[in-house]
Amino acid sequence: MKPRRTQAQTEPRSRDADRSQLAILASARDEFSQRGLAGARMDSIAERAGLNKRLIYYYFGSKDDLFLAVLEGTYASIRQAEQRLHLEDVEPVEAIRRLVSFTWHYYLEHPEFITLLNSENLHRAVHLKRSERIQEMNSPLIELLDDVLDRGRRSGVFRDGIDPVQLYISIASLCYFYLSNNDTLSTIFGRDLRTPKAMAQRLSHMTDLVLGYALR
Amino acid sequence: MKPRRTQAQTEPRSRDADRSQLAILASARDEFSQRGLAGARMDSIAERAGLNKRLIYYYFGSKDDLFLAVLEGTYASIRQAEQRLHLEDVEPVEAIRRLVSFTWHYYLEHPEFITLLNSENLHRAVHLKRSERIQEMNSPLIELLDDVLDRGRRSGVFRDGIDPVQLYISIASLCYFYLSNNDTLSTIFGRDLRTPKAMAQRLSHMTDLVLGYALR
Amino acid sequence: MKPRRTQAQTEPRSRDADRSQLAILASARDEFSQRGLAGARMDSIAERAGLNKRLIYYYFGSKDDLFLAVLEGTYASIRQAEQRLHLEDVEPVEAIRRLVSFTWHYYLEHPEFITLLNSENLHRAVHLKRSERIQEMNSPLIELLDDVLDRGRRSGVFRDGIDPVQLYISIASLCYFYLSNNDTLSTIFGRDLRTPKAMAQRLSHMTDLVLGYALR
Amino acid sequence: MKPRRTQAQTEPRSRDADRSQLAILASARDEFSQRGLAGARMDSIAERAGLNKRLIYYYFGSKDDLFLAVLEGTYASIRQAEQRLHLEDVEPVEAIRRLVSFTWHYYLEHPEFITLLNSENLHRAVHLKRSERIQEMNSPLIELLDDVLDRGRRSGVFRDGIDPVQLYISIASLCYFYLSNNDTLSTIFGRDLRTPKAMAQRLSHMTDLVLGYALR
DNA sequence: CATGAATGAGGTTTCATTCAT
DNA sequence: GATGAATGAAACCTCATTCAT
Repeated sequence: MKPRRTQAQTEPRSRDADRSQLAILASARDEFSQRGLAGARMDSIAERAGLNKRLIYYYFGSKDDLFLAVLEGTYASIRQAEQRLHLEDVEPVEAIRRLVSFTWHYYLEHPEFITLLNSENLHRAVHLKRSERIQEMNSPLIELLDDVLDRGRRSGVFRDGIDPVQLYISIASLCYFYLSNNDTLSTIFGRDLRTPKAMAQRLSHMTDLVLGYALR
Repeated sequence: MKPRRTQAQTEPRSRDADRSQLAILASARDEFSQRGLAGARMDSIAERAGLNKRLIYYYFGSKDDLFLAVLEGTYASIRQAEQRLHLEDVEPVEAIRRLVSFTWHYYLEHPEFITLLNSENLHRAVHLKRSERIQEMNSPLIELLDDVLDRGRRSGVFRDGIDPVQLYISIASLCYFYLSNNDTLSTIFGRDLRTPKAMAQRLSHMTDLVLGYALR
Repeated sequence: MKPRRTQAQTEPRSRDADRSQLAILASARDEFSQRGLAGARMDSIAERAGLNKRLIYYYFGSKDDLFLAVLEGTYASIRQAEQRLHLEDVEPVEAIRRLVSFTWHYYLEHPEFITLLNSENLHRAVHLKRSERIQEMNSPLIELLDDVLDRGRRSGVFRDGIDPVQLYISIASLCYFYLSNNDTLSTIFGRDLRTPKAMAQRLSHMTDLVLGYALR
Repeated sequence: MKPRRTQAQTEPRSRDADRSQLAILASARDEFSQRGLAGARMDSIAERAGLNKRLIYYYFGSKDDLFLAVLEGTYASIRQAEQRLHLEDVEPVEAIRRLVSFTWHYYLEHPEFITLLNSENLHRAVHLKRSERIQEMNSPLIELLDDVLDRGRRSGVFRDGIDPVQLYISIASLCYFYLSNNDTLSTIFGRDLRTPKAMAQRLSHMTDLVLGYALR
């Protein structure tokens, strides 16, 4: 009944089938991120993918299952990108600096990350909670950050007792909220927060904040 | 043509009309915040309010107009609550501490604030941009914070050149994101971020971060 | 229950009441003629009249009753205008000429006449059939035309056996259809039938047709 | 995106799709003609067609688009029937006689033609103006009539300078108005204009009128 | 692997009308 | 005489989903 298979599997499979599934996932990601879960239309997703609507059900079962598939892909992407930073090979202060900068630019270049997570949180993470892969995908990040903090503490540059989860959340907070709420903030304060200058100021401000806290 | 009137007007009006409009606004706020704009149902709003669905259109015109009315009410509430802090009468460092604490607790007690703003941002603030009252409602906050920073700088406790908008956004970021994304964060990190202990740690962490940055 | 009174009655009555009823009739005539019976909105009628919607029901009872009142007024107007032609004092050929010209210009200046009658015919004249005044309003016209034809026949200019009803219907046909169907005709033939030249040609053509038939 | 296709296309298509579209068009024609555009109900159309309401939107997009499709079909039908008269092979006077008679009987047997056009004119032909096929469907008729008038003029039976469009409109006027306004006319004149005798008189009267004008 | 046809339930909005003063 | 508040029914249209091939 469920024709969808994870990439890990190695059994032979049609090229077309692969291409169709990826096309659906890509267009679903765009549609969900632009209109939210309730606002997304299965018709639009099919049209964006250039495929028949029935095929979505064939591969993904339902709108909610498709949404979960999109979420998993989204988390996989950012965690893979973080791995590519190789923070374990970088001096601690520089590692933090890079993590802030990376997070900022990743959110900037992947606005769908923000809106998809907002949608999932509106639904109290019901989809993610059904996922079997999600925790194992995210734990390496915290281990990595813990290692950075540990190295910094031992070399005397970082203060004691920094919780890597709290710190990661704070870094994410500062980047995420500025971008996710940019439209309302710009409107209520009557000030365009998307100008190149404002954006540069923001990155500098965030780095100051985080390092001002971490450094002993 | 439009029966709805702002509260500023003083002409006599039926008490029932007032009560009906307030009941609609309250139930709309709940419905929109729990299901998002697209997911909200006009039927549910009417039912929650114990009023005829037609009356919503009589008073508010359309779903989008109603959503804007809810948003305006939401901003009015938080800004009024902030005014009641009287930060202008408090010593600068304590003022910042109170603002962080207030923001944290306000978001905690008003989860609708977060989800409503997320919905509006998903729609690129199209509703708020049509509002004529929204800027004037929010500018006093920045003026107030600017005054606090100024006093702190002159008394030598705060560093120079802190942008009140950036600082306010950072404070909001740290509180907002932790709560708005709590469900996904708890899920991906496999750690309950809603326990009393986690919550207390968070407030302390945020205060450290903000003061670590602001203090000279 | 029915506060509405015909103009024939002489009992004292409020000036405001009169004015309100006339305002409602005028705006109802406009609304019905522009949108048809089903398309007309009681709200729009009230708004056009600058009066409360409830008042329409107070004076006219229902949408259908209001529509009948509009129809009666419409017929009364054209028949009164026809009376003012005093065709009985005019030489027969000239009388026909004047009747054609009058009919043409009356329809032209009263487009609501056409659309209201179309609406009533779509409904198989159910409203008019309930009217008690409609026949007596229209019989004088036929008597008048019969007199004209009789005079013409006796003076030798008109042929024998012309039925005044048939002739009146034909005159009306030629004027009415050209104007009532002007938009579709102009569109399907790709030719603007509303230009001054086209209109003048039409009047001339119609007069030729009618006199070509009536003259012996 | 739009599943509807014109009949000209030859690609294989499900027979059911054709049958469904035709069933919808037929029931829409009936509903629109009996109740007008505003008065017609999409539910009734679906029910009359024995099909799901959603399918109407699938094939035709909206009520207005469906109305245009009905209008186009209506014009196609009458123009095709006119072609079948083969007036080009008939002697001019007889051709006019036949055209009058045909028009009269066509309107008589297709009352929907009249009410549909009335509806479209109430809406200032907004639908037809969007049609790309409507002019080319109607131009052959005028060319044909022009040919008949030309032959008659050259053989000396018809007068000079008759505009085929004016003449066609007059023929249509005489037939159309008598039938379209039959109910109100019968009511205001207190005389049943639908009796067989009245109908026969009318046809005779109209033929006299038209030939009385056209013959030199 | 892929698709056009079809649907039941439910969405926002509109409507003529009545209530209560 | 006049009106703002309120409503039940029903309008057009949309949606995720399934059927049949």
